[in-house]
Amino acid sequence: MSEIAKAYEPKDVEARWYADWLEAGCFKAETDPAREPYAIMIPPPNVTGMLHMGHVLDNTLQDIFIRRARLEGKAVLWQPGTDHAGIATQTKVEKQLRESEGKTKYDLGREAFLEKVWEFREASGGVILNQLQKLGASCDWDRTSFTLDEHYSKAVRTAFVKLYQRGYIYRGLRMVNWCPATHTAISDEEVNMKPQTGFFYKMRYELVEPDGERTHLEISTTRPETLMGDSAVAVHPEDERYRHLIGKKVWRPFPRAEIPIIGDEYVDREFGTGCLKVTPAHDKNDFEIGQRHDLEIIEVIDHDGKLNHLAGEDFDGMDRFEARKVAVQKLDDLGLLIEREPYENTVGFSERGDVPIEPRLSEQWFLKYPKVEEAKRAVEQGIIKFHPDRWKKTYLHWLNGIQDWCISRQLWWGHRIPVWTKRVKLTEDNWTEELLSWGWDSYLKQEKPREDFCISIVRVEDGAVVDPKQDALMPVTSATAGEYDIHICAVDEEVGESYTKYGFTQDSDVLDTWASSYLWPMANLGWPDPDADQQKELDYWYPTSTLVTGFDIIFFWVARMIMAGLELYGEDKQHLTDEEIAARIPFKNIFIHGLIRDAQGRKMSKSLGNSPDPLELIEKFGADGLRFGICNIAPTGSDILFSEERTQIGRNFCNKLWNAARFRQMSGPMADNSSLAAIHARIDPELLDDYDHWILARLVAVTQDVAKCFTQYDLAPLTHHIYGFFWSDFCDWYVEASKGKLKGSDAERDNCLAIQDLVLRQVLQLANPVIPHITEELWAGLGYAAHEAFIQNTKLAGTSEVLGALSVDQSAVERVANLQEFISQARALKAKYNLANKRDVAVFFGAEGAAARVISDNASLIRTLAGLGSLDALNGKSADGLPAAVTPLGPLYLDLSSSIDVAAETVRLKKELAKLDQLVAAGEGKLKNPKFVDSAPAHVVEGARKQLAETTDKRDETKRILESLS
RNA sequence: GGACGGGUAGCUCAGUUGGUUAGAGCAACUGGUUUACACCCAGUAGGUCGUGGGUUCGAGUCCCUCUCCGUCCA
Repeated sequence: MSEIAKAYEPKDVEARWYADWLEAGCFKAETDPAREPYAIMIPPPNVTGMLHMGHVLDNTLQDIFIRRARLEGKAVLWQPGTDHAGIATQTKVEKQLRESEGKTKYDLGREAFLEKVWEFREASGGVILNQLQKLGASCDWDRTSFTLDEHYSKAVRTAFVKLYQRGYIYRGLRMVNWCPATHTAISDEEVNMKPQTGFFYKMRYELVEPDGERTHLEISTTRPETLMGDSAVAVHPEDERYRHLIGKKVWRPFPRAEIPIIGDEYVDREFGTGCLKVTPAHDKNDFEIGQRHDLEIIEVIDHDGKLNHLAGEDFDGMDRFEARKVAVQKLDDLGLLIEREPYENTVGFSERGDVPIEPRLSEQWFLKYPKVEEAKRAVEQGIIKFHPDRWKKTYLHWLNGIQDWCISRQLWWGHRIPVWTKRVKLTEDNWTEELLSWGWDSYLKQEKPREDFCISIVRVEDGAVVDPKQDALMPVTSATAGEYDIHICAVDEEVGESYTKYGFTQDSDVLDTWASSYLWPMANLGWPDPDADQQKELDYWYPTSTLVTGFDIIFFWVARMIMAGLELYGEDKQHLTDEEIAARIPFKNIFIHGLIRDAQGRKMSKSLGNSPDPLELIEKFGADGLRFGICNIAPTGSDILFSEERTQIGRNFCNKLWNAARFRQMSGPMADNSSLAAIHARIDPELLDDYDHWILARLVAVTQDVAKCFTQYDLAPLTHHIYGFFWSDFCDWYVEASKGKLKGSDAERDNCLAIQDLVLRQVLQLANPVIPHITEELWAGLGYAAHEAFIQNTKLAGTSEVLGALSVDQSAVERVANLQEFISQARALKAKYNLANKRDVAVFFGAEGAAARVISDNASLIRTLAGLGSLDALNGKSADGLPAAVTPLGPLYLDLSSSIDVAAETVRLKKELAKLDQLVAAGEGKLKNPKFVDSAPAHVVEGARKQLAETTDKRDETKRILESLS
């Protein structure tokens, strides 16, 4: 440290070291067979996103793992990159376009619009990566990857083609979750259920043929705006009230039409009136009922949430929510509305558009999840471990109820589905022309199926796939004639494009972003077609070590990555052994952390304005301060309540560290700190006093505690251990205790400084993963960097190395505990008499024998730490009337020149005595109980005896002092 | 409705397989420039560990009941 500032100024220190690390290539990942590999793939942030507190937490934790691994001598890879974030990015650009030019994407057309998105990405992409650098993230930036990079896109297409070939991907007309705001289908996982207060409407449908007692059926619904799409009314087939009506008809009020009454067991007799209107086009369950009863599907709501002409002239073009009001009004006008009562139900909202989703029938691509059983087994068998373990339940629960994944999105920004399609009407006459022109025959004749290309033909009528072996459609007969969709599925876009001349067109949809990011671990290392170097990398780094992420994307990402790895990494195989699972999984450990909320526990959001800007926090507290702070408040639970106030601890800790180092420099000459051995060589074991032994014991303990955080993947206590040891043990006690010794002989002083250097060195290593910049600065400043320029290149000293040949005297450790109690009591006594800051107070101690020896051996230390002018043995003199305290080292008395407040002191001591009496009684009771003595383990009984003895002493002593006062 | 997590000091949280007299940080209060640090130091106060029961020599910890809060899934 060239200049010694009183307070730590992180700003230039952090910038300087980050630049040095980059320049020296500290973050470069290189395979090294001699070392154990340690790899983390960053959860790629949205390319156009901005750093928020969630990123800070997630990436700080990753950096901690990564830097610790480097210190442990592992070869380390931290892969950075960004995600193209389909809907989010496209929506942003569309909004921009609307606001700046008043245009829609359709005005521009697909190609020009995509150019705009790329421009936007160029402008804002990478910002977040720079922000991560400000945080100190030690990613190998040369490897920065983007999910729309050419190599990555190829991996995405390859995965698609392979899954398609293996029968996991299909196209079909299904009910999907439609987002009317972003005009795309979304997956089940992107729908958030929200409780809504609305109305439950009861209305009447007129029977076409009244049954005598009844002219109408009463029907309940929450969505009257869909009634124009009703194609039946359903009742439970065993419902006595209605079953005679099954097969009859009712009038749909508008557009007025006769629709059948059907019986279906789906209907809940208890719910509402027990009559259900069935709208197959706009409700998932109704759709299924419709399928069972072959009902007409009448789509009255369009892609943008507006009603169309099928709903009738009045409704054509009307928004669905407006239509609800109008429909109700109309029912009322017709005298068909019976009542409406407030009703609370849950409604699915689009995560992106934040509007109620519209169940809608549409043609989409679906993925039947592969290797679900293996994905479960991987976690059940512990081949992949969740930390904390309990998250595996969430994971397994989801896999148990898993539904096919709608992977197509009606967007332009993303990976366009690599399928070229043509619909043909095959007849006995035209099939030669239709099938041979583009080469169906030669495709069938190929000897070995190509992995990157396939063709399939699907009969439109029922979605049946033509089996090329059994039924190649050649020749087409009267039985097989009909409409067919021909899908050409190709990894290589040029190959796919070459079919356009035969009338094929590429599917206009893109893939769900998660259907690309699920390849992240493997695609970044060169899958699917690695060159020799990439193969080496894959062999070395894959499966990666740890995935660090929030619990909110266990379904979205974590589980899907696992299934993708199991299915795609390696040969096509139906079932996998445990060994094969272990080789294919993308990561071995999953570290799950909570989500950051504000101090009141609310989600951070832009609209609430409760989301602090991490860069401002870095400005204020330093990156290290923020890292330490966020790590310090991150419990293992699911929520992390963030407040700036609570983050200060990080800055304060850095400042403490800084000042301790500063004090070390001021305390005496710097000596050889170039290696652990050099420091050990400066320590003369003969000169070690009790305090030295104690701090060494604590140093070993904290080294162990910190190591345990990593082996157990429990980072919550990490900063607490470091903080407690450094601040409370080292600074508050050891350094304070050294202050006396530093004035002693040169040998004493140098020995003490060597111990301090040893402790500081170890603390810098232990804390480096959390606060890399300041530790690096001090590492250099205190002379630890003589052989290696950076901490990360030194080997972290473990519990066996940190002491070298030194051995710790455990009895000294115990003596120090007693001394500290003695000193604290002396301080407390002084404080009670408003003498806390007087340093010339006289104190007597009453102990004799061993305890007295401990006191006299450490007299100068006690005087320093308690701020005493003198500390003498009572030696039989009377201490009657003096304020006193009882300690494990006997009683101590404050020599007050002025008279004390006897009454107040008596009250205090009486209270104390009562407490001690209680404790003694409890202890005696316990030890008198033969069951306790017999069945409790020996050390517990022994401990109880010892404690009782001490408490009894203290009680007796207190009693005596109390008596002496009166 | 199901699953999971939680209820410990004013606040936010620790608390290992049950085992000495339940801890920390912040906030509060008192006093303070002592050879680093006021982003500091010394001290004080504050808890029937959500409720009720059970097991045990011994329960914050294990079992059961109830209750409240949160999250996810239906």
